[in-house]
Amino acid sequence: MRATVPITVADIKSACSQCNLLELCLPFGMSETEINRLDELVGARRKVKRNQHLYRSGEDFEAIYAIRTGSFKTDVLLEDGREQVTGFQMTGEILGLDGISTELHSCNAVALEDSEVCVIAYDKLEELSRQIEGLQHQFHKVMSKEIVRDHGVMMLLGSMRAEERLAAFLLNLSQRFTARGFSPAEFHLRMTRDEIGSYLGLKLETVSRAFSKFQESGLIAVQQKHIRIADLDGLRRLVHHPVNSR
Amino acid sequence: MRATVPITVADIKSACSQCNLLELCLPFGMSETEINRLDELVGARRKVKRNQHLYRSGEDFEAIYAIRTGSFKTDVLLEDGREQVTGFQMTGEILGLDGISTELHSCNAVALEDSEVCVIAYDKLEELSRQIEGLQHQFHKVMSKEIVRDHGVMMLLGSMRAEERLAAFLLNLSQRFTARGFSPAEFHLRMTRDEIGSYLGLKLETVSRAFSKFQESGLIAVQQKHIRIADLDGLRRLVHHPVNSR
DNA sequence: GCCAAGCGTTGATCCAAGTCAACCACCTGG
DNA sequence: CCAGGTGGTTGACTTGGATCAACGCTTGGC
Repeated sequence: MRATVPITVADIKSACSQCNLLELCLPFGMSETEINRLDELVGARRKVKRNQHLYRSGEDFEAIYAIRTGSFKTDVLLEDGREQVTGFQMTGEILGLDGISTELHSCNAVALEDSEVCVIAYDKLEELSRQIEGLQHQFHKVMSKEIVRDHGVMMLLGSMRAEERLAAFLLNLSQRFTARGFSPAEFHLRMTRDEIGSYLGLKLETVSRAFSKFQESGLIAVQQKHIRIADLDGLRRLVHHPVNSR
Repeated sequence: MRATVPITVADIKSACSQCNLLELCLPFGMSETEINRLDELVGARRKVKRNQHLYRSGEDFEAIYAIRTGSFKTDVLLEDGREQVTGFQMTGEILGLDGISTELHSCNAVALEDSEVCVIAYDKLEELSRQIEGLQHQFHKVMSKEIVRDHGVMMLLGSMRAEERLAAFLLNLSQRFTARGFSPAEFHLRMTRDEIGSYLGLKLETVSRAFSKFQESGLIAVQQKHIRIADLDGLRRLVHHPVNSR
């Protein structure tokens, strides 16, 4: 179970203390002195080209990854080929937490565009977080946040209708782009309709139709992967007070 | 946001070292000396009656809970009243991990029968797991396992058809009962059809019909909440090689 | 021990989303 | 710069599961 494509492991020392993603990433909430000690943790960066795997289901787990640039999807495959996208990750977010439980990765992580991650050796992370209280606490928060996010996705998949799901998805993206200093209202989708559909438990045609419907009703302007949200509150209303809930 | 029903906090000291759920619970994989130190961690037990809340969404997070006897469901509510059950938990499993990220609980935990939990103060847990490597490692595994489980549920909700979902659900229960020394083939459901439906993203009528269909085809025998699995492999085939997958 | 409420089953009908199909609009690489 | 391929849109039709409805069975609270 090795990646079929050779992967560049850059030998550049990354420094959390120098990173502008600080407040989105693992070091969030830590003191300056604590963060300085983090620099010993992040070994190397690794570049992953579009459509390449960062890791695959079944591979040995050794490290978690913080996204420095670019974005990823994670997915789980069934024997018969069905794919379930379990998440889309952007800069500052952590990949690989699934691997801790069995020491094998349990999902695939694929770059949606040319990307770069910081490699955080897991044994070192455990060691250091026994020494640095702030790191321990923050790491636990990151894991817990992932659990809460997952529960939100279950809500989406289990209890919402197609248009509510897509509206919730767009609002979530908007909020995350905002946190990264980008426009809340205008962004570029990194994933295909098929991938959005898989994530939302819908077929790509249904996603496409929902986009068109939102456009007709003046909520958004879509042009391929470019999205402009014209009526944020309108989308919010769709999620919270759907026209006709199940 | 307080529980409306008074809750008994038993003053009995629990001892992990004496507990027969050891290998299913937080202490799994720890050395004897490590486990002895755990006893200082588990403060008290708490009894929760059927249909009572262990905690509610929005309440302050202070502790996680290990189930000693009984079982629970966790759920998330939407403003308009829609409920999504996010999991069913049984003995040895840990509740409350959702609260770490914001220091507020983000879901509700409700007892499905009269139950008892061990209360694990979270600040103490962090402190002790900085000292006991085995505890730290095991706690991380528990969180990671929850993330992996959640991804499995996403697969279920996003990519499987009604009967596959129910078959997967029964197999999962069977496996967990087995791990607890009960029969893999015969057990009592603690939850209603409506709760199963919510968990699986189906209506209760659909759950009921699927049960009847499984019975007709000789896979199981159902009588209300009592389930006997007659053909485990048949159920497995349903999940892995569905007659007609999406 | 009885009875009402909650839970479960089954049938008839409906509809949201899936499926199938045709076509369009971009990139992308030669 | 053009050709082929991938990704996206739209329409027609189908269908799995939801909805609505009626009824039967436990069960637990008095």
